[in-house]
Amino acid sequence: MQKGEQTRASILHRAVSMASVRGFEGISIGRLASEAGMSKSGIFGHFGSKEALQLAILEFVVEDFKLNVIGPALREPTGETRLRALFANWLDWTGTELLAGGCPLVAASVELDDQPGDLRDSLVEQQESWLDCIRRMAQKAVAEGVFRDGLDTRQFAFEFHGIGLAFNFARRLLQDPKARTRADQAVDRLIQSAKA
Amino acid sequence: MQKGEQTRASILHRAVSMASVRGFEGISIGRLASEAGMSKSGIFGHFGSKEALQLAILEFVVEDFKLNVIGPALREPTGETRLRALFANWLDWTGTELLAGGCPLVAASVELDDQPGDLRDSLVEQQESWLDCIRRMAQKAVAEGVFRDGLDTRQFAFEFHGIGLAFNFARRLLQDPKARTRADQAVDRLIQSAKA
DNA sequence: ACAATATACGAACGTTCGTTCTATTAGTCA
DNA sequence: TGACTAATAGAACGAACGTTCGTATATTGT
Repeated sequence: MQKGEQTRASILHRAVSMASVRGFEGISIGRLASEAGMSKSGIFGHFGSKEALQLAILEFVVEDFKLNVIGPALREPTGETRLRALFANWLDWTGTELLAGGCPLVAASVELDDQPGDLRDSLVEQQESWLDCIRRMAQKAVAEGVFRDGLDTRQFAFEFHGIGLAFNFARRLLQDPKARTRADQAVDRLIQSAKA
Repeated sequence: MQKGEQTRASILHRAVSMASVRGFEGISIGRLASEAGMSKSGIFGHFGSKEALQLAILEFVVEDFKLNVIGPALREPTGETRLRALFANWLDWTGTELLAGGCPLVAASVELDDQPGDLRDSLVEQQESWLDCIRRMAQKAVAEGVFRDGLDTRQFAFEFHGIGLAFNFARRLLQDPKARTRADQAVDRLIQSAKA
């Protein structure tokens, strides 16, 4: 059977956009149904519960993130170049038309921080692996002698991620046209100080 | 009349905690009523609408922020000391028992970035003035010769704020015990690079 | 083409939501 | 103390929520 998976995917696509704008708690099966021109039960049947739908959304987003952010970066030369590509891909990705309301992972990070459950657990796991991905790339730069010996790469990842959060904030809430420039400048400074 | 304002304040206190945990959209008059041991209409009467309640919550939080974060910092000597106090106060404040679910302003920043209305407008205004507060303190340090001449103080504020966001993320989502150390270290680096 | 099954609908469920009324109680001021 | 008003309760509203169920319609594999 494939018709089902097809509509399931198109529902998910819509759901991701909705979650991006209204948050994970803000998606509703009823609204999703009317947007998709389907009945509530039609939507519901594809997932079995709202929580399962939310998990599917998260999984979908993470997959898209790996595909469009991490994957392309891994095809760049290691070290500084790869890290800069990772950062640029991340910021570009949050501007994708799929993510009409900005990075859902950033939004979920503050939305779910006090909501225990599978959804939160899954997000934590993903975000930890994201920080670890940054850390490993920085570690590689250390191994290659591009970054200084003894660099605290976890600290690097912490700050790297923080710049992305600041970008998201400036771009989406303040609608600051200089948000991207600011973020790039901050990363420049971070990388610079990782060298000396 | 003062009995009214008294209960209104105690309702708001509870509402702030609720918003801190569940977000601004997550507060409900019904739940607030049962927590406070009052009727829904009893709560409702104090505000007139849910949006007015949300605005009152935001106002309450901002007032508390000014009182406990900005105020004490202004009593410190200008320049680097004041900036460090501002940062420490900010991070400490987010650990207050009132703010059980972390900084509501950070949460609101990502929750409201796509929800046009008075609430968003009010938040944007507050956050812009927050960034401006940081900027002015940095500017003062420049004027005093502590920070280098020609420092981009808006950039400084962008990164300063970003470190706070990263702290919130590491602390609340990842429950990283080193979150505070990481944040302090990042600020050290920021201030250091503002000097040379 | 036929049987099997996946897919979707429509109606109804019990809750909860914000909001609006009408009373009744409690507090304040003369 | 008495008159007035503010404060709260309680019931009801229409709408939206997630979920369940029985039924009809497509789609599939043979």
